[in-house]
Amino acid sequence: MKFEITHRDPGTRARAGILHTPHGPVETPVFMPVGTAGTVKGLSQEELERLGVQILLGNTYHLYLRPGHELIRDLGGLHRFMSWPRAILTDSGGYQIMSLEGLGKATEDGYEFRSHLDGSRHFLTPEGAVEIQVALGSDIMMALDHCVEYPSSPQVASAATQLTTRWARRCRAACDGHRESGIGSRTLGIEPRLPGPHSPHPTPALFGIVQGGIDPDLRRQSVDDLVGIGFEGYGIGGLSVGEPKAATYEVTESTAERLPEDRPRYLMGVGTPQDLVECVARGVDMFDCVMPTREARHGAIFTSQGRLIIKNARYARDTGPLDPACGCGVCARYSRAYLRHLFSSGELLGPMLATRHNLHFYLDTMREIRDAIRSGEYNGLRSRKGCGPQSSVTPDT
RNA sequence: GGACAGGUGGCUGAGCGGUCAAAAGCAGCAGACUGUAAAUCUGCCGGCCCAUGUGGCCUACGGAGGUUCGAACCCUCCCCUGUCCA
Repeated sequence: MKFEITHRDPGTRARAGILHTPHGPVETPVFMPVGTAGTVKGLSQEELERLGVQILLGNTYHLYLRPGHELIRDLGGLHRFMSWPRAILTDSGGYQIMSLEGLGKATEDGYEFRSHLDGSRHFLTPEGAVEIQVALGSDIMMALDHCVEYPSSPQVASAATQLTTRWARRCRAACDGHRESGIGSRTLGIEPRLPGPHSPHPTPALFGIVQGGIDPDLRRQSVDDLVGIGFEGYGIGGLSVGEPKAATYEVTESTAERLPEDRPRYLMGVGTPQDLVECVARGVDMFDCVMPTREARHGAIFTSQGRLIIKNARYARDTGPLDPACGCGVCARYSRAYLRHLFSSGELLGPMLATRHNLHFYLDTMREIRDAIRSGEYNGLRSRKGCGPQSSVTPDT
């Protein structure tokens, strides 16, 4: 997988480029909508395409449990299964070790857990995580990691980080093993078998994930270990899990700085629109976050003037669009009053329209970010976006 | 006209002598959400006041009286609603 850096902002560490995946190019910096279970909740694939989404995120843990990676493999891979022609990055399930705490635990050999669906017992090894992602037909696979909670004691953070490194090594080996045996033909069973270096189905990339909590030394060690193993790109994990914002930015900056210049850097699970702007300035190329989609379902709307909660009584008679400065189809057609009504009534269309708008807002922000880098004026964009837009400020009618 | 049943906070609906400004749900109001166990979760929800609290005062369980130290809960009359019989 080739990563081409086309522009560097002179005033910051921001860079713009193109990530060439088996399912098309991805312009970076990029925001990847989260489609955990093979769907971005509330949006159809045609809407995602129309919004200009170039790469989606899927989840190993969820798709393994339901409908099962083997079923997806047998039906031609996740792209075909969900009818998504563009790129897919799959998360490894490492995050679930933390977020489903109580349902499972990490051991040296992998993640031992009970399904949140039916309580059945499962065991996810690093090799298993790769195998599942290969079966899914992922374009970018993530190594199984152990996300460090915040706060964590130095001992716990260190142990989780070192385990992440050992697992990363095993993922690398498993991935290389698959690669040698002709991954493309195995993944897309319906396609002709043409193994070898010039397979029409280029092998997926594997990203390692940096951990280390907010300890600079641990982070540094994690980066060095992973870079030593060698990955096509690097995830920066374990951030925005409750630590102070300043720590998020500091760790992002120092981690990104130490990662190889020519490989994509993916800040996992982050963040607010402001986080995107600030972390691109620190050298991040890729993001994903549930925020635009989850907040949309809960009635929070991102706008150029701040975040607004559309359910509030003040919008009951507001005939204006969600965001006067937005060019999305929702803003072109529907009023705040109507959206508020949809949410008040529990109508399905409310979350759907809100999701479309929020995702448009995020993707538009990324477009502005890329443009600013290309024109070498990133700090200008930064001060325009400045601090505050995502605070609790509510725009007036 | 008679016989039952019943009238509780915006709605539904518990409570049937004190610990009741009154369960619970809904509605309403506000908030949270960062690699999605999330169309979820949290707080407030009679009024006024000191705004510190297992705080004070007022108004409240159809209406008016009464019994009682004390009543949404017991008694009397009245009003209203539902079902059934004439």
